[in-house]
Amino acid sequence: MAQISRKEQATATRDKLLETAKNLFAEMGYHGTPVRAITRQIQKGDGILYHYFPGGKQEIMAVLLKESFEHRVREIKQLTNETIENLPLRDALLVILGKIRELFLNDLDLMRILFRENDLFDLVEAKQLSVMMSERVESIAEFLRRRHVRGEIRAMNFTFAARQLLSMWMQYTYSAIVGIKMVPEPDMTAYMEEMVDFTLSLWQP
Amino acid sequence: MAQISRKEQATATRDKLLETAKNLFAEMGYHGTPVRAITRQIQKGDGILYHYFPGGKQEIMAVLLKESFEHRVREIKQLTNETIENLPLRDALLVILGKIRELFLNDLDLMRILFRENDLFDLVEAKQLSVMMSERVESIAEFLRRRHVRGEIRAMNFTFAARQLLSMWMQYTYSAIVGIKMVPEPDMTAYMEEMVDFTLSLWQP
Amino acid sequence: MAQISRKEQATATRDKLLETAKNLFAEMGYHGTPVRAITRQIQKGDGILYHYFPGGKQEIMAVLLKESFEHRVREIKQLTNETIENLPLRDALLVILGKIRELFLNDLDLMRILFRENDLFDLVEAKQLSVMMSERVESIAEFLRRRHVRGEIRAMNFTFAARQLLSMWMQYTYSAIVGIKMVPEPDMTAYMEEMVDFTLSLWQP
Amino acid sequence: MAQISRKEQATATRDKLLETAKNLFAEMGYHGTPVRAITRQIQKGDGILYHYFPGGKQEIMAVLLKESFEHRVREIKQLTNETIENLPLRDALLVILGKIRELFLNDLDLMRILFRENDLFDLVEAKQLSVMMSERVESIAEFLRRRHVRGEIRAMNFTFAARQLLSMWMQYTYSAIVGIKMVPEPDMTAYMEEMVDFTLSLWQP
DNA sequence: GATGAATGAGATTTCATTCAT
DNA sequence: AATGAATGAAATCTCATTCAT
Repeated sequence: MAQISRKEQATATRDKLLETAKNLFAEMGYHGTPVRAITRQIQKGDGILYHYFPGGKQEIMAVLLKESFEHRVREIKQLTNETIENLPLRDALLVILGKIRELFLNDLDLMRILFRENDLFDLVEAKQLSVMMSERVESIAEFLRRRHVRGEIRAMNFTFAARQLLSMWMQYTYSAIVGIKMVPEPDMTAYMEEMVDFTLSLWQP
Repeated sequence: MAQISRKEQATATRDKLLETAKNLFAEMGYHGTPVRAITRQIQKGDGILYHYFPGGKQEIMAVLLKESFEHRVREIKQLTNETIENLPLRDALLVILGKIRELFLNDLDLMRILFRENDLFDLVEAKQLSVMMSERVESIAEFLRRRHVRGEIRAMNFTFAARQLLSMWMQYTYSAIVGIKMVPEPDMTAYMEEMVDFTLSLWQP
Repeated sequence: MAQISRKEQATATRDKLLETAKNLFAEMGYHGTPVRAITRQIQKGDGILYHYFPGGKQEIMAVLLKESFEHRVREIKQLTNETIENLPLRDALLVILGKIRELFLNDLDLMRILFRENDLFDLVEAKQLSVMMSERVESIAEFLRRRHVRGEIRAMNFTFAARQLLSMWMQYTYSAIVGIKMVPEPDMTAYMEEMVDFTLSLWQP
Repeated sequence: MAQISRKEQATATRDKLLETAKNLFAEMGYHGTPVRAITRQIQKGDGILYHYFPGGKQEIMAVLLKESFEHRVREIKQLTNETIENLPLRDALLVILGKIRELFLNDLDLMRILFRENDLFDLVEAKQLSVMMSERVESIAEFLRRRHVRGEIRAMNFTFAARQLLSMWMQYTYSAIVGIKMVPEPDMTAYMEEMVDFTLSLWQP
């Protein structure tokens, strides 16, 4: 018979708390979410949250951000240093953008919380995100420079070029996070390809 | 001596309520702002908000969004049909981006509320904003097409070109609204010019 | 031109206040009626009530009870000492019950207030009403005794007989005041006649 | 020692809330009773009422009426079909009136609320009460008819006779509920007997 | 005579948190 | 490990009343 150990049971409850809190904070905001909404959704008593997170609502918010964010970053890092060097340029750009998409949209709730509650709580995660993005821009710029050396694209300000590519994509991404659609929402990958093709046409040597 | 009529005094109070509510909602979020914080800031009694907005917190939120947004739109419309046709391309683009900046950043508080509380309240204003932006993209695309006919820029997908320009700029704008800086924040106009120059260099015939 | 003097205007406003307050207190109860409900219904400003009744809500309640009650009593007294002596018994009883009905139902709002708020305010009017009713019972008892002497009805405990008659009628009256119908509500005068006939049939010598 | 389980304790608190609310609503009216008055009287915190009645004041009002009324009706139903058939007429009538008295006066607070707040809340209970009373009249009429057949009372309109008896008694009852005494209030049972004797004297064959 | 802006006490209600069981 | 009864501070809202105009 499937016996669940006490420890497993405990971890399961803790995880359900974090998951549910994340959903609700993303949907209704931190201040708009009563602790009860969380505990009721996992069918437990009022006090359970304080058992796992003695610091209460604030603590579960902090923990979920930290854990979710770390988890995201770990995922990204695994994907990150793959060999795009040897891919054809178009494919390489698609891979890069695909990873960015994953970074932002694979945990949409996390991003929503980060965006919404950032200036309320002055979240370190938001700052880390900013840093990550700047680094990414630079690394893409470097990548483009190498491709230029290979004669695949023209000479230009590669940092701006990197920003240009990312910006167009981020526009798309923001829509999903913030809920304000500023870009037509057709098939996502189709749009990505069209965008890359357009950009490459401008970068031709 | 500056005599203020009773009616003027009343309007002033109402306006102060709206203004203060906007500030606080933008800063601490709707749920994070007690009604008291508003009335105390304008040095009035607890009940005054309900005198002007019988529907309470909800109503003042709705009214301030509606009035601020309408005011924004009115301002934009006035600026809108100016003669960019006859300006040099670079200047014309700078004017266009300048207007977009005004649309989003002249009332930063309004934008913050729109972005933050959109999925909480399903705000019509957010939807209108989306529509406005899509229309703007199309009108810029048309403008670029006309410039292409004049031989000033190369042939390309003008809708994408318009999006490309706007996206880069919006990236900048988002940073200010959401508080997550994904782009270095140097002098704003300098960045705008750099960006336009970079873009134009890619659009050369 | 129909000029209304200032005094008439003032009296009119005062009367409208009293009338409206009576309606609303009867309908929604004293505590359930905001002062604003009164002033708004007569299309005047918030403060007007305090102009005519400096004691505020309490005073208008006291005044309206006093004036309405006195008015009622004055009306009743006029009707009261008519010559029922010479009427046929049946007609005399109908006249008596008719008067009682007027006493209670001609100003239904007043009665509602008296019944509803009596133990909240320990109203003197309620007590006077009790006294009036007891006196009435005795005077009817006397009347019946005289009719017995004339041989029109049998000997019996006339006080109880008077109560019996009144009770049946009051049952009817209570229904209207309290809003709990305990008696079928056909045509009122028809019911009154039926009731009298039934009673007389029991009183036959 | 008398150990009280947690559940019992909870039920006790809930019951105390209902009981106290009933007392206070009857005494000071629904609108005249602050929620605090209830919680303070049972020596509990402000929030406790909302723990048991999430709908607040309105809900506790609704629940207490429903539960009290159902309880009353259940009690009445138990008493109802006893063997009055075989009692002497006078005793039978006294039993009947005694039950009516119990119906109305055993839970005086409930009746006060029903009478006072009926038109404020359009209470179903008040309507049920009306229906119950009408049925009662008919069942007494039937009873009287059977006694007539046995030759114990004269022929007459039995429905009216039943109403007559009840009315006299209800007069008495109303006084207690509404607080306006329209009938001398001596010893209750003495009055009841006198009344029955008087009525029977008129009903003699 | 009349207004309605303003007040502030107090009413209703919510909710994070504690703790005995 | 879990519960949910209980708390009380704080939030939202109502309303009788005042008073400058």
